[in-house]
Amino acid sequence: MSITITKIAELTGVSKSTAHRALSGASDISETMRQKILDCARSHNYQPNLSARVLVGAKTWLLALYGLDFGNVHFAQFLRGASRVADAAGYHLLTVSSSDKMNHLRHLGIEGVAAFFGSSSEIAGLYNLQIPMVRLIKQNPNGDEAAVSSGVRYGAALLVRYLLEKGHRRIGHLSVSQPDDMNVPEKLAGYQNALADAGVPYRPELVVSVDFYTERCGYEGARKLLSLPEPPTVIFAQSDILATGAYRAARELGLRIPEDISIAGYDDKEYAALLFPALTTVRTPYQQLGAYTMECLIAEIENRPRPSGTPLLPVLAERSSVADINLNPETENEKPCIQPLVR
Amino acid sequence: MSITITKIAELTGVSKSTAHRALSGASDISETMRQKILDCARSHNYQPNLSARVLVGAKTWLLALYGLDFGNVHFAQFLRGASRVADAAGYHLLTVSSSDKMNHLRHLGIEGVAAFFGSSSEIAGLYNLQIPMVRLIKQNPNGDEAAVSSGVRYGAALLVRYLLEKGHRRIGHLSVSQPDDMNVPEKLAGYQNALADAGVPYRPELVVSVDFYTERCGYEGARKLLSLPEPPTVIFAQSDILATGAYRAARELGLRIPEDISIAGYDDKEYAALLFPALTTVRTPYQQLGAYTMECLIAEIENRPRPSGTPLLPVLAERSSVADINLNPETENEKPCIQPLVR
DNA sequence: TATCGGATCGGGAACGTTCCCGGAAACAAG
DNA sequence: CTTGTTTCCGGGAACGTTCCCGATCCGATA
Repeated sequence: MSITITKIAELTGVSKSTAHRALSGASDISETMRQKILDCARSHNYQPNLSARVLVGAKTWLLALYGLDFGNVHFAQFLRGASRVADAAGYHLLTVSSSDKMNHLRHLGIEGVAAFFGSSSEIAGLYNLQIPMVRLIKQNPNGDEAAVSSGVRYGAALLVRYLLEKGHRRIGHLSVSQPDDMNVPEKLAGYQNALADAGVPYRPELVVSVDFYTERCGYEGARKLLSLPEPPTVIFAQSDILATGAYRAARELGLRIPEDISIAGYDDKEYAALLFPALTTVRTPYQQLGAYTMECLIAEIENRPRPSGTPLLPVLAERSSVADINLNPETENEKPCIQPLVR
Repeated sequence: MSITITKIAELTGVSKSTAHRALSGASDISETMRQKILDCARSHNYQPNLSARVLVGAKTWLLALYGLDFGNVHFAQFLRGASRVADAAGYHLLTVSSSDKMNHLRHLGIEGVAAFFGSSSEIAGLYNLQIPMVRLIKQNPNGDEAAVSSGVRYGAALLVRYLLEKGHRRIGHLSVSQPDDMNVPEKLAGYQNALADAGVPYRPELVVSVDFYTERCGYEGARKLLSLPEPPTVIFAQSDILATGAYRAARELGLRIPEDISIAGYDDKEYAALLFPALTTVRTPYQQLGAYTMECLIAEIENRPRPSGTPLLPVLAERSSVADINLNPETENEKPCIQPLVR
């Protein structure tokens, strides 16, 4: 089938040991011989058999990225950044989508695994592989040195600080009751921290928790918030898809966005800028996070210390779905009118 | 490190040949011996080393899905369907994102490759691997038995037929000038075929070609179409993202959707139902296509004929962005009013 | 001239698996 | 008792690579 080192040795009239010396860049070989073997290997497009190298425990330069939700744009960005770093360091990155598959693949010589958003049980399965692993999201709050944080708490606080600067004081929060997802309490914590820092009291009735990340749930949650005796002036949804539901709820109640009710999301999905009005949200630099995660993984494999410095933090994607109610006298006047509108 | 068949043989006091007979389900072994070896293997969680199996040319049950645009929802759906079939047939499916990576990985014992939307040069690289391959999209019009069609021509014709049924006769088409993308001429062909079947003459001025699949290009193309002396009553965009640009163009011109101008897309992206009004578009059953593609690939690997029957065809996602101008007298009356509105 | 050290190369084992072939029983038929 | 057949199991090679050890040659030194 394919050309082997034995074939190269035969063609050049040497032993496979010598051929291996030439191809591996060893020093104990004459320069003329090395050139002859290298030329022969190049002309036959020789590539060492990876499986044979795995068998003798040689370096395979194989890494795996584990993540289940392909189709997620964030995953794709993460992959792009990780792939770039892996390529630059000479590694090959393959992506696998289930942990039992990883289990069957551990004999293929994969040197390390990067995980993107795995649930705790799957992460445990990966740990059993006894392979270096770095994963993105902080799963358990108690210290996990193998994790790289995506900074959701910071991102949520960033957005809420922005809302406070825009004059909002009654900030509704659309949360999700997914026990597995560590992002939920992290975002809530960011929300609470930002309020506390500004001296704004936390009101539990302004936090509504829905079941799923769907447009419908966002709609229902927003209806609840808007029917409060004292409705919020802005709704901060934990994800853009929830925010789209809030858009529909506002439209149904005859509320203009952002004049009557401001809405903000999280994720900066591709459709966030397409909505009308364009949604203000938070973008996580997943590509840079992927690059950083891969740098950590490769450093661990090669027994080097982790790169210094922290990965990039989320940034605000400021658009037109949040109103400034600070120095706008007419909005100030309209504010009491919101209540009767919502009933 | 891991448990090997030699260890199992030592533990049960037999040779590795006998152990292999028990584990491979051979017939020339006593039942008591087989049970003893099987129990030992199970208790030690034995799994044969894949690399060693590759080396001796044994079956690896390894398949690869090649596709570059992760993050594409359609790719994820395709993967889901393919993965399900592969699992059911006992295969392991890994996904790789570049053809030179595949080149390095060919020694890992991958038995077949399924390709999703590769460009022609990359597909050629995969062909050089001399591995069974089935790919989704029809790249070159002249027969390609290794391809499974995604039915874009049928899907486009389906949508245009629907528009004709709704009474539309001046159907604008928003195309894209991407020479690599075979979808573009296929959709145009579907558009033209449907017109011809209905006896509606094809008017080149109603087909506008833009440069990229972006909202901005969709906007610009729609502006061109709407500023024609005789503007279309409906715009069929080659993708949903172009349709969102058409939405903006219509809004800017003060045209109501669908009362003044109907708009339809292609792809049924996640945001299609979130737009206002919800976008009528065409959904391709990528999950079923992935399953069918994988069935073809496995059949080819196992030297069986391809599964009979054709894969599922695209379906219409009927929403509210297309008006019925047939039996609506007031719309009939309004029809001449469109022209002065657009100027 | 005998010895030594460095440079250069070949031989062979090892990794874990599969496969082929031969051997040793056990048993039936002549 | 011999011969042939079946059942069951072990020995050893092969896959392609890497690594260790030893062999050869050559020039230099004592």
